[in-house]
Amino acid sequence: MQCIPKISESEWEIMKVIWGSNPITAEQIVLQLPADIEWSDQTVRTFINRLLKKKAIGFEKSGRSYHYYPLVSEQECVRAESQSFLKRVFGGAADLMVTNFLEDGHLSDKEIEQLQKILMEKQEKKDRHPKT
Amino acid sequence: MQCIPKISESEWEIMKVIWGSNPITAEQIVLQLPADIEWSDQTVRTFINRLLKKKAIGFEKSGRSYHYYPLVSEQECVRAESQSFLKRVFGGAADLMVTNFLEDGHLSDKEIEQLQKILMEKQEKKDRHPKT
DNA sequence: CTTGTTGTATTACACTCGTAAAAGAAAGCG
DNA sequence: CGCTTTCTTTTACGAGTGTAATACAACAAG
Repeated sequence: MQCIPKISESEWEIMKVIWGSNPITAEQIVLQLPADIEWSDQTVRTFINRLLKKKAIGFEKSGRSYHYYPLVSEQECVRAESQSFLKRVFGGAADLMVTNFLEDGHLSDKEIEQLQKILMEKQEKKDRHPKT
Repeated sequence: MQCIPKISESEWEIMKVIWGSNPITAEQIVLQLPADIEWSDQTVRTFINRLLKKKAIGFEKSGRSYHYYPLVSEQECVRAESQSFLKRVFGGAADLMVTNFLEDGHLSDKEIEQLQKILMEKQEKKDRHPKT
């Protein structure tokens, strides 16, 4: 749980696959990348190596090939990225950010309902622990 | 409204100042940067030049110095960054993202109420235009 | 054991970023 | 008109990225 390494856009794609199922071989990573990504094998291996160097993933030898697994959790990384994004784009104001997403029409009606439910819960929790 | 140039972390700081008040001189930009940023003048000028090259800002000469102004709106840039972030970190699922922010405790009670209000409005709008 | 195959590791190369120093231009000071 | 100050433009340089090609190692097939 040391400090989270900075993961680049392309590296995220690799990490998502590894988080999705691990330990996993390089070959499988290549196979499981989304179809719209068209990287050569070598490119993928390069990213894997960079992730190793950054200690974002680890591996165990198993015969001729390696099995990779994450050293940082998706949670942690998502959080770190979110923080960075929030700071850069919205000066750190989470509500601004959420508002923007709501208003910018990114969300379907269903999603909105879902969110409303979550908000309700939060509100209830608050009502049960009024803090002031 | 051509395609939005990719604006780096540091460049965002500059853009935020320029969006905040423009046209503006390089000197003023330096002055108006948040206090916790400590870049040399030259560094700031470099960023300004890169933004010029990317056509993110323009300028008009005024005597000895230039007055800079944005060529892309904050709206556009925020949207582009948000899309990119969303895609990278949440695979494009906006609701996941918002949920994450809600649950990760980034928001104060007040902010939550605010959001709830916005959601209500959206809901109402939906009820008035049921689409299926 | 020589050869191919299949994995990993090393090297490459152009571009962006963070961070400036250096050089050139214009304008006021004497 | 030279010199200093103040802007802008050019150049620098190491680290990180996207995108691979190439080299090296280990094992399977003859």
